[in-house]
Amino acid sequence: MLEKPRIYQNIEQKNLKKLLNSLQSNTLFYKNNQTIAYSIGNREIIGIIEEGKANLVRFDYDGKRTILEEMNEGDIFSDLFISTDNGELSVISTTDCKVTFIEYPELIEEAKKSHTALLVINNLIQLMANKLVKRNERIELLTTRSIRNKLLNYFELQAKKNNSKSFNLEYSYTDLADYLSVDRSAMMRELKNLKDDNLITDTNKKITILY
Amino acid sequence: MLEKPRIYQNIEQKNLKKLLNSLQSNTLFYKNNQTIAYSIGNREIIGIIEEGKANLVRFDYDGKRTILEEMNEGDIFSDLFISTDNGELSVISTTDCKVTFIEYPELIEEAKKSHTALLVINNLIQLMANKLVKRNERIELLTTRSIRNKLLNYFELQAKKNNSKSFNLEYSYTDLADYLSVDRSAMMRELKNLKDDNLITDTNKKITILY
DNA sequence: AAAATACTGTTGCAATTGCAACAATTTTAC
DNA sequence: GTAAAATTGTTGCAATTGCAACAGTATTTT
Repeated sequence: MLEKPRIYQNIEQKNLKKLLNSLQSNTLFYKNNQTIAYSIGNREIIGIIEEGKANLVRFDYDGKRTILEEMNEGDIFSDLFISTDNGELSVISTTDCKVTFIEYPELIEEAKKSHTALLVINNLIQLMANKLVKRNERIELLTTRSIRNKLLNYFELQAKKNNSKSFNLEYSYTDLADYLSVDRSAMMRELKNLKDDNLITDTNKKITILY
Repeated sequence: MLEKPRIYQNIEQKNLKKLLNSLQSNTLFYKNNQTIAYSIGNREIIGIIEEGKANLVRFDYDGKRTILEEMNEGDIFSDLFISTDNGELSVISTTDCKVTFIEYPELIEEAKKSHTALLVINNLIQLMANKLVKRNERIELLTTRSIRNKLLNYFELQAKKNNSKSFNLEYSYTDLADYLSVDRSAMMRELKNLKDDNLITDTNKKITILY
């Protein structure tokens, strides 16, 4: 399916360096499991994950944690496109990380004269489009009624992405329950039902759809 | 709160005309309640709502309808940022509509020489950021457990947007149930409970939070 | 202004779900 | 390599939710 677009895709290293210099970019290093702070004043800052992985996480008022997004190398995050209306959002590293911060208005300004900046902007749009698709998928899952159907939908989606009736679960069951926003034990029960009804098999994290 | 950015924001009419000419844009008219077709081959086409309103709607396999997004004048839609993995997505006009289609790769190409195109791209990014925020809000609502909490969260969010404990519901209750993805009658029951518990009042579609 | 359509408000009942609690296993950390 | 932490798997039970089926109001349509 869709190849994941990266913010520096199709850009030559030497042009990129020049661009990052003229943007006064700022690179910081984080250890695993640290909060990546990036919201300074109300400047429109974009964080770029150069190396490592991080999650976009919400903590709601009763302390419940929800992973809103998993991010890898070449991915971006920004206050520009997350709201903080309902609980607290943070970006938390899940490995050691190298993160570069740039200011979006500077990038746009730069694009007036720099071809490279325009390429980055194009990649930025692709990344945002990608995020929109993912959030759409999540919404589609969350709006299906019943745990049973959520599981079936999720499995079908993964199968389609893998071009096969079999695929390896990339989440733990605990995280999957979180992703589908259902009680874990209730989900396990439905999973068992699906197996009993011969709709799927599940040999340690490898799911196969039988229909 | 956030003023909704429009795709033609901050662009002079005469520059815009020139741009749309050089992009070979295509303008079509639709009556109310028509499907707006725009996915032609796999070209990266962006639809721009010049006049009127439309909804992004999903029909799942059991025929259930879900409104994924409501769009107004100056808003955009594109295969670029919706997936069609799970059921069928369509854009359906909810008033008479005037829609212009442009091809995204042409827009990027044009930005190499045209300042106006770059402004449009900037607006495009703002719009996408806005959509990301909205889908985020929706996800946050959908991941809250229990109808009661969904309602309270939704009301609090609306109150915050209005800077007031009172606000007018912009949805019908039928649509709100759809948006929160819960059974309408169960939602009405919880709404009644909230009123009985003196947490809110509801005088024909004007909600007031009492705490 | 009548008819048709859509929305609101309500209820009993059955099905689904969440919660709590636990043992067993696996993974991570020191 | 052992202790600690996290994940898996299971169950009874209570609470929440969805469904079906109404009647009553609004709102469109012609």
